[in-house]
Amino acid sequence: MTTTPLEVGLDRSSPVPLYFQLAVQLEAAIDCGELAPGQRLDNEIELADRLGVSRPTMRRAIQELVGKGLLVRKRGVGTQVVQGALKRDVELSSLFDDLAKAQRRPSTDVLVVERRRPDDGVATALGLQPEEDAVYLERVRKADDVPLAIMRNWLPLDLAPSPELLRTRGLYDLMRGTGIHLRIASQRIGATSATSEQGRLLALRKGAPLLTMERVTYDDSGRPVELGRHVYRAESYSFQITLVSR
Amino acid sequence: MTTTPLEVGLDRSSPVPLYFQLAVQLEAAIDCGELAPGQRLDNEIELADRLGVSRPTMRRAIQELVGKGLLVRKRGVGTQVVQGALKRDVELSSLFDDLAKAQRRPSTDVLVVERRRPDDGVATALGLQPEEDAVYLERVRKADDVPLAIMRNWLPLDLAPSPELLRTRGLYDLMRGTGIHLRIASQRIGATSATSEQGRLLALRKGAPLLTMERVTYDDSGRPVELGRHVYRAESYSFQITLVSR
DNA sequence: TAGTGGTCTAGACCACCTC
DNA sequence: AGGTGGTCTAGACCACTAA
Repeated sequence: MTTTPLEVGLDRSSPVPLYFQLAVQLEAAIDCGELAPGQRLDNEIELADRLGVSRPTMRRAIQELVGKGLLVRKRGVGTQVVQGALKRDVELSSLFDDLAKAQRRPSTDVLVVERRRPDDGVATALGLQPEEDAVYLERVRKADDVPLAIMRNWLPLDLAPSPELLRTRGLYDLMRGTGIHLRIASQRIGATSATSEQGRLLALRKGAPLLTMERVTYDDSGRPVELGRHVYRAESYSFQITLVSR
Repeated sequence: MTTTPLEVGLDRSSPVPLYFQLAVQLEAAIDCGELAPGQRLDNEIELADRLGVSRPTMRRAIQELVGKGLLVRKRGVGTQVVQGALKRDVELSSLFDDLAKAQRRPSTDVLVVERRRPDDGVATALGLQPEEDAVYLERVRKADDVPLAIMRNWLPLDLAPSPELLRTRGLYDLMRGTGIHLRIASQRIGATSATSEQGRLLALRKGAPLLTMERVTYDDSGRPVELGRHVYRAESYSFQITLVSR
């Protein structure tokens, strides 16, 4: 008698790793309620055997979901589905991608694209030489024509994007298109009050609450490739995060 | 000729896993600059061999630091230390712990501790029955006697903490002390303006910017054990996050 | 005591990058 | 072509939990 029937189909000729195929299908089973909150899974040896993979591969699949906060494991006890519907998290994606995914219609007003001397903080974060210039961008991102955020970015000169493309696509999307692999982002989130200038751009009164984010993004060689200093309308945006302790 | 001398000492009789001992010492080497930003590590087979562990164990140690955003790997190329000093992240800890660690002197005004009927949103998040009561807490957290945050919490009745202890210790600390193992926290971060009541408690004018956090915490069996709705003085607090893509 | 997850090993084959 | 990390296997022993 098994506690989880759980049928999965694996394609061993696919380039997609087995552990990943397993993790995706387990996650789908949780999402659709086939694995209910609080329900216990069979032990990993049983599962590995039934699904036709080795125990380490099965463990790795389970570990993916533990890392996402969807499963919980206790030694000597077993593996359970977490109680409580989980929301999806902030990912290494741009606001543009997020809006498109949420079926909103994103657009961008490009205010500034120019070569400029960065301040010390920016130069240090991007690893530039003391006298080295960078590209400065200033944009207003709208969703369904309602202004949502003011985005100010600094990039190394060799990564300057085309102003025309910036109007219709997100910065991350453009960078990926030029062969840059974004890997790590370090973000700091805070709050502030709108200046009159910010209020004008976001159709808010001066002093309205804003959510702020400063972010440095690194590519897969660990090189800093972008610094962003953005402010968001507080009533229209928030950040979702899940923390899992080891 | 090795690119990284890297001396590490392993204790195979310790209950601390080998991969963890390795990860800690690697991280220390990065922190103290023995492994410089941008520097390439030896390949993992060489490293495993030199340090006297198997390749999977060595991989796992490296993977720990990749997950923390301290190392970056590229297939066919190698493993590098990330450029740019990384800051430490939000963890599964309370504001009280954070302040104590930062050498500030935390204290707490306990305003409310009572049994109360939660609204639907709270009841759902905590997995309570429709007519079930919960414990409601309202506190003001101060650092060096300056008010920093208003904290409102809901807990299941059986987890009610002692009002006396709340004054001198953090909620998470107290919960851990009663044998609860906090595992997962799901947080949403936003911004708002201070109401006159919030302004009074935080020594701010009405309309001042506040950082908001709503958080649900789960224990190691996946049970929701706490819901917090907190507001922070914007000028005194921010959240640090690191994202790593697979 | 029986069952669970946690760790570790030794080896294999593959995909990707650089030269 | 050679070197790198990515994946997968089959097995072993241990620590923790619950009955």
